[in-house]
Amino acid sequence: MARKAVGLTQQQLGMRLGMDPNTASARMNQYEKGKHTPDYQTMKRVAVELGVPVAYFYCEDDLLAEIMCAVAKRSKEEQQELLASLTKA
Amino acid sequence: MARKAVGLTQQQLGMRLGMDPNTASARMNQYEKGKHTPDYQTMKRVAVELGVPVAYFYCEDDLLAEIMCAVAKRSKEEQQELLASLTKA
DNA sequence: AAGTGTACTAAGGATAACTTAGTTTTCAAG
DNA sequence: CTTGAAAACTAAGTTATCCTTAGTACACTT
Repeated sequence: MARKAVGLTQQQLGMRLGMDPNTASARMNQYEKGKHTPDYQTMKRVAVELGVPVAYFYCEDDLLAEIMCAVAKRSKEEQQELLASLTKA
Repeated sequence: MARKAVGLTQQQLGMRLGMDPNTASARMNQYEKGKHTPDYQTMKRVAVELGVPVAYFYCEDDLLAEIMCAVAKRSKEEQQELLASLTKA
């Protein structure tokens, strides 16, 4: 979903991460289909490329993932306020 | 730091994750020292054992990590409301 | 100084990822 | 509908990484 939102093919995304064009397609597909797991450095580059916090990919449920994306877009000040309101009540 | 806060040795934590007692010490040490990286299933069990969402370990900055912990403790209904308020304005 | 518990490490066997070489699916144009 | 090309996807072998073994090093108490 995050990849398509940016309008990239699996191969294109892989190439932007620095993968060999010959292997980018297979590798990215294996990741998306859950056949294999990328290492953390690769995951971080994916996050940067797609404009989401890397933790997005490790969220258990979609709701928490969406919230995190929304929170990450806010300023540090707004995040501080949010944290305060969450820990208070 | 998180492990010691709970008062567990490397071996004890590993055993609580379901590791063989004979290998728990070496494996956990390799993870903590950064020699090797645990797979995602193991990481999830660590999260459960330490009482944080697994994405917590993948947060780039501490503020986002804290917010996520606080959000994860709220009900699904409250999370829905939060997401709505974040995506609205 | 010795004993005990904890932390840590090298090396080889076990396991999972990466590369290769494709096939299958999707979808727009004719 | 059929074709063609782009995109998605996959099996199998090679390569890279982790897990296990076996043990050493460190910290702390007696």
